[in-house]
Amino acid sequence: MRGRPPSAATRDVRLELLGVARHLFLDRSYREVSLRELAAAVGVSPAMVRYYFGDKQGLYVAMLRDVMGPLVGRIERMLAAPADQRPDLAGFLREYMKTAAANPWLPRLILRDVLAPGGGFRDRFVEEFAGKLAPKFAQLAGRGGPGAPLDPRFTVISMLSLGLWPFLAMPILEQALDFRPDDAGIERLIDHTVRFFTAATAAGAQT
Amino acid sequence: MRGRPPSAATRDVRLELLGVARHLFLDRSYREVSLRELAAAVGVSPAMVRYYFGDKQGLYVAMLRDVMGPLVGRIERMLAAPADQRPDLAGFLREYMKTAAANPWLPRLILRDVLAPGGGFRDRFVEEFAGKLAPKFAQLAGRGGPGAPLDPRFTVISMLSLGLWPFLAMPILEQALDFRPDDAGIERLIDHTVRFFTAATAAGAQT
DNA sequence: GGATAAATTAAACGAGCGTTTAATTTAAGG
DNA sequence: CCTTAAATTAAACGCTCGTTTAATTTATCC
Repeated sequence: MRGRPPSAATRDVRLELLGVARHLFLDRSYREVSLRELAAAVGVSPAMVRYYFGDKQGLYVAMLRDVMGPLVGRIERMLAAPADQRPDLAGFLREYMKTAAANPWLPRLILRDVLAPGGGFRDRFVEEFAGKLAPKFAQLAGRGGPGAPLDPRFTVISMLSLGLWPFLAMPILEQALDFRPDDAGIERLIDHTVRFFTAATAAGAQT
Repeated sequence: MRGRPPSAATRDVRLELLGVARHLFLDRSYREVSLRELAAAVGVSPAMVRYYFGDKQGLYVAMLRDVMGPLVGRIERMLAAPADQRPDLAGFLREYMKTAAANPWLPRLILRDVLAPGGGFRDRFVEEFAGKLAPKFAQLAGRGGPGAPLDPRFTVISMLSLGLWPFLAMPILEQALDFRPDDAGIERLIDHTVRFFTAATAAGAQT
């Protein structure tokens, strides 16, 4: 039972682990699916996770990387554009929401497992993904320094960069609604989201 | 160190446990705060939880009871009203949102700890609170049986009864926005929520 | 074909958890 | 007073988890 497998069995264990983990984590959660259970579902030993990913968190981050990496890259490029060519709030929302629509599993995982309180898990996520965007968003949302923000609602965007976007996308992507919008649907949602948050911010100004 | 305390020390350990638990659970989570830690924070032994609440879940449900109990009661009364006097979607939303605004900690706890996937915890919550409402809401949202529903969006309400309402209330109650709406603010939010969900449902109709 | 590297596993480690048991101290009641 | 009930704890139980170690088998390369 032990030892390198014969080359007859051509299977990519690393890939199988990623795939099964995604499904398990999706309908339970990162914390509630044990390494042992995942390994058993794939049919390998728990030690394979250490071999391929270092540890459990490493597996998780590797799972997000395929989608999150390119998304962060696109947002970075949008942020780097000169001010007069930089998209407005709706432009950034569009990027997030299209990613969410194309990969509905992603925001749900992030919301549940990464941004849940008390993780310490958050650190690794911020380090690799959100952390690259947060300073630039904060600068855009800042107190009107040089190259001042055009849209005060960029504070919303600043929250997006810290991981709020699953909070926006989640409710409409929930199983109960079985939501798979097309491009027109996304546009309508962006519009309503902007209005929703504008109303919330206005209504919440209490002091 | 062991034994019944002298009557000089008049403290309500049961109440202290509930209070400290609420704060700990709020900025971490039910699963991540251990009974041992909670007990240490109050300054008693972990066994006190068993003594007063049976088990950890018992403590949690007891914590929700003060607010959830009356809320469920009010909704039940609204549902029991004759059809022509029964509130519409906005009327039910108002009840939920006012409760959420008055007790912002509640929806966050429910969302994180009770409705999180894979709980088994859900059962105890549904049994005591949501379960009383779900059948009646489902009937109202149903396929137009006798006493047919006036508003097709009652399907949204039906989801509320199953615990979706924290999903509505959470984003606007999140720390980041520091939201404490007054009555007028609540009315505006209800309006926008209805429109938001109408848009989502319309956009999501794909088949 | 012998040495080295890759892929895999069984088994144990150590810590933390919720819970249970039994002992213990004080208060209350007759 | 003496008995019984209430409130509390120390200590142990049994379980699960993520991780680590060391052994093992096969492939690859000179």
